[in-house]
Amino acid sequence: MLNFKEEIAKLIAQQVEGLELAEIQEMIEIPQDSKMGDYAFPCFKLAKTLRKAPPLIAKGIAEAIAEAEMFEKVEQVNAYVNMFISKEAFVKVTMEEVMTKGDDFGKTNIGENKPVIVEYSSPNIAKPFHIGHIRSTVIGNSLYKIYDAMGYDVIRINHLGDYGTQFGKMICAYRHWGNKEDVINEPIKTLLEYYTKFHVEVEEHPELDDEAREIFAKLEKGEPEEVELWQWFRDESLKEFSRVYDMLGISFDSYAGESFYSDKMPRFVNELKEKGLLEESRGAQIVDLEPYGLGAALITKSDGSTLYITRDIAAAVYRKETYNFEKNIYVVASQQNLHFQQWFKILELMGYEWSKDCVHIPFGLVSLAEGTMSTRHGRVVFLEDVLNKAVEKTKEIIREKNPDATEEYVDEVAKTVGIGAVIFQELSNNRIKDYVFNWDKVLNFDGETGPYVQYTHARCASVLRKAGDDVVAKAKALENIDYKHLTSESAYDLAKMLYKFPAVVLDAGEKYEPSIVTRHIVDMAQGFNRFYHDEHILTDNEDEKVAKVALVLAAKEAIKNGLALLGMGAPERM
RNA sequence: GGGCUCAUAGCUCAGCUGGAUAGAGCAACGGCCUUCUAAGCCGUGUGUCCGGGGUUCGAAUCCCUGUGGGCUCACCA
Repeated sequence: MLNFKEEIAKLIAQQVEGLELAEIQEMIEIPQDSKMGDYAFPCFKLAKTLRKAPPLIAKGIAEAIAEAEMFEKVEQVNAYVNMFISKEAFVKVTMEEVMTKGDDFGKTNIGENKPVIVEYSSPNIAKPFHIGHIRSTVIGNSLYKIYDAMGYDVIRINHLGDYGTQFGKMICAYRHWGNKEDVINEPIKTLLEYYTKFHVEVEEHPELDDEAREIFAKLEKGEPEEVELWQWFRDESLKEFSRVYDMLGISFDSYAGESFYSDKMPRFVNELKEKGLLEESRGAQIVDLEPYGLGAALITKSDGSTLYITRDIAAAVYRKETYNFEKNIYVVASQQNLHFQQWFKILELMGYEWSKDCVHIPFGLVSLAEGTMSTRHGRVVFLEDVLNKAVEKTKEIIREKNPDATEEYVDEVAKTVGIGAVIFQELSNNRIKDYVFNWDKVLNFDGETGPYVQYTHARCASVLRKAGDDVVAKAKALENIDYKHLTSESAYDLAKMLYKFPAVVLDAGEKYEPSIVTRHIVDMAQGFNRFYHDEHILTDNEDEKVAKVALVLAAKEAIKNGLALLGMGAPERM
């Protein structure tokens, strides 16, 4: 696609001495108010080197480039050169790009199929999947889609929390008070009950702790009975998680969690020792990171067992050796900032130069109005409940608006829209922000929401159905389109937003920030709705109709592709 | 106490690699469905961009400092 900014930079470069093309391109900006042009070039900085007043410089540049074909108008306002692109040319470039790329509009190939790992979701087995888990799950999934769209070969890893002393406790509890049927019927709930019961009972019977430790030791040694139980708990939990993942439309390439690395750690404990990084402190083995202001990192406990940083080191090396990643991305809460800093620092000290390719993508905390979420205190909102309620509410709305709809239709659309609403909400703010979960807010479908955007998409689809196959086919082929029909303010504004979409995707990828895409989809939807409202699309004038339908097609495509990057569907009707 | 992080309209937030009058949505009020889906569109109002310094032609944006909230700082993950 023709890069207007670059073209403008080339023109200006001919007028200004001593500035690199890239520098000029950096300086070119898009005015907040489109009345001041599509692009603007501020000349303040040139005053020093050219020893001329900025407005004079701007005037000189404006006059020199005004005749270029791409411009409709170039004017100097104070120290700015304000440039108005020829609308027809701009719309043409944009439309051709969208139509030829189709579903690939927004994609690039800067990744050149290089492998990138995204680790996300990573829930603890046998614990409920609550609203707090949605963040890593949905942000990670979107980053996967975005990196995929950038041409990387993405490997999705769900690093399950499926190991540790907690499983000794779980097996212990099951043996004392467990019931097989209950576990099969409601695995998470039941296992959680065992787990909490264990903690209550251990107050009275401290010997349970020893028993649990012993069981975990057996599990580590691979005793068949313990391994079998652990495997069973893991399988049942995973089945339940899968239900939520299916609802969200999320899948993974690997579920290699903590247990997967349980036998891979001695190598690294030895390696740390050999490299002289390990020292003893208070009976434990640590890496002293005080010189880097990172405190002490505990590698093994005083009883000799390992901790999660050790497993994480093993996992990182394993991934490098297995996938030879270009980038290794961890979507994990900001609470673990220190842990990641320590861990990456240790990798660096071990001499792994690729430690710089490991990135922690933190996100803020979700809490409830009553306080921080706490499973033990019953302060918890289950993700599945949120998704189900959103779907239910959507069904009500659909039935109300569309009384004749079949149940099958209502179910299908409600799923796409209801779950989409939750995902969209989650991805609309900067991921670093903390937030308080609020039912009214997740279930609000007005304004900057998922349903609003999906509704806009359905609206596009509706116009296209009414337009008829003939007109749509012509529009799609861009046959003899007269772009002058797309130069009105609302049409042009919409085209500008579509043009920007691919750059937005790259920006979101570079910043690991899906909300950048979310925001832009809202902009595109608003742009379309204004256009839809301001202009009659299906007019009697055939040429005008085809041109406008082409713009509708393009908007629909861009919105659909954008939603896909968030992991959302785009319904044809709603 | 140290480290990290956040602070912008009544509320939720964009904008933050410095640029021209600081923007959306929600809530409130008013308008628009015999023309393509009103989950929509249009209009009305609000700002000590947390305070104080500094750098700069220019600061919500960069630097320093203070205040307030969140997270975190050795045997959980």
